[in-house]
Amino acid sequence: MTDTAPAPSRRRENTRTRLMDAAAEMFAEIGIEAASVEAICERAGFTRGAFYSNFGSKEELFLALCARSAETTVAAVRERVTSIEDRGLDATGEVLQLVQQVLEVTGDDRLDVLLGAEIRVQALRNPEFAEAYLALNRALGESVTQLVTDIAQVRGLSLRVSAETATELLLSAWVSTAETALMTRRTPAATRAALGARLEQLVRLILE
Amino acid sequence: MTDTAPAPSRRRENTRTRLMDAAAEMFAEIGIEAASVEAICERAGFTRGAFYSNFGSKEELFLALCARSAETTVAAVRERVTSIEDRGLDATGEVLQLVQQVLEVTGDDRLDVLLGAEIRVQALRNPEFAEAYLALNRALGESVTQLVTDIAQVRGLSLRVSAETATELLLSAWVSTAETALMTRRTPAATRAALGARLEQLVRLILE
DNA sequence: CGTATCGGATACATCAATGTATCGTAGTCG
DNA sequence: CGACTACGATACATTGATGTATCCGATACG
Repeated sequence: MTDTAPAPSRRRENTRTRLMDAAAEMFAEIGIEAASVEAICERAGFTRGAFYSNFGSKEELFLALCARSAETTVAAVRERVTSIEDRGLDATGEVLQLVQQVLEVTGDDRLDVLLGAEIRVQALRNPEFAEAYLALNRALGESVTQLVTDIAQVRGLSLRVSAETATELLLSAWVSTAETALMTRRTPAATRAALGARLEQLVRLILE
Repeated sequence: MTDTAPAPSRRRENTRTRLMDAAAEMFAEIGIEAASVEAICERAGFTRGAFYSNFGSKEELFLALCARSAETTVAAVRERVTSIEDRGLDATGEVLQLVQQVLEVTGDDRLDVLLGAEIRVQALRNPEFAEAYLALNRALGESVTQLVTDIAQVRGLSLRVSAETATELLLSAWVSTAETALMTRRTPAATRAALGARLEQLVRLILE
């Protein structure tokens, strides 16, 4: 009873992906409203015929994009979690090094920050989008909470707040710092430094 | 050398204000791009003739709006600061009560949160808007920092981070919590409760 | 009380975006 | 190799938003 849809078709799947990639860029750069279907298709190398053959509307594409974004983000975090656990925490020692490691994964991507901001603002207005965003964030939060818990456990650290609270504080500080860095046109390196500093401060507050 | 502009004119000033009020609502509710000039004018009770007589473009109106928003927000914070200082901090005692007091001022306004999110996302894309947003935020930050400093001083508390860092953490947590509350369709009361809880946690981390 | 001017309304021309209906072709299967 | 079909391109009709040029009425001032 799975696969009620006829057939994904390799060709079709490819154009869907290209359209979604193009849309993600445009949404990030100029916002959903300002990104015309025409412009998205042009960037993807198609015409609107392809678009309307694959998606019913821009909104539908956006939802598909949210779902995909959620998968990839969470996957990235999980991967990082396991790779860190594999190395063994006692060896690296410093929590700060951990932060740096995490930063290497997600921190410097300008388009991700922009797209995230766009998704969030849309979610604030549209209940359907809100659901998608909250699902995305829940998954991300759980991954990070898992990471925090593991670290605390392995290193024998005790937190002054719950792992969930710590996660939310960390994520909100992260987003805020990343956005400010973008607005002040910092270089990726400077952005990472700012993120590292801010997260370090928060980590110190949360620990001990 | 002030007042090079001919004359503000009472009537004119009034329609400007009404247009800006209408625009603020629409920007908050559906975003800048989606808010047509026509729709803004209709809500304000004018036609586009009035609009183009007062503003060169939607963008220009938006900048004026940012400036006004900055003034009112900062004014509100400053007012609260002095009113708190007047009461005397030792009397009220608990920092948490302070948080509650502050919440009563700014916390529950749905439109403010939406408009803030919209302004931020625009600022991420447009350098001109970024400047306006950063100015707004700088002013707000300074006010809050002042508040934090005063409180710590009067009550003889020591912070584990700088007052500036504390301010930024508090503001980012505030925004994040308020936005999440909006997405999950919390009541104003529940939103205030969530904000209070989150800020309380942060305050505890920052103090002692 | 008349007149000049400021401020907003009206009317118009233009343009960009949308969605759909139809067509042509590349891939695929017998 | 030939035919069928899925997929994307093309063409078209419609809509809505924009900016400007012009008009009209209220307000201020002599």
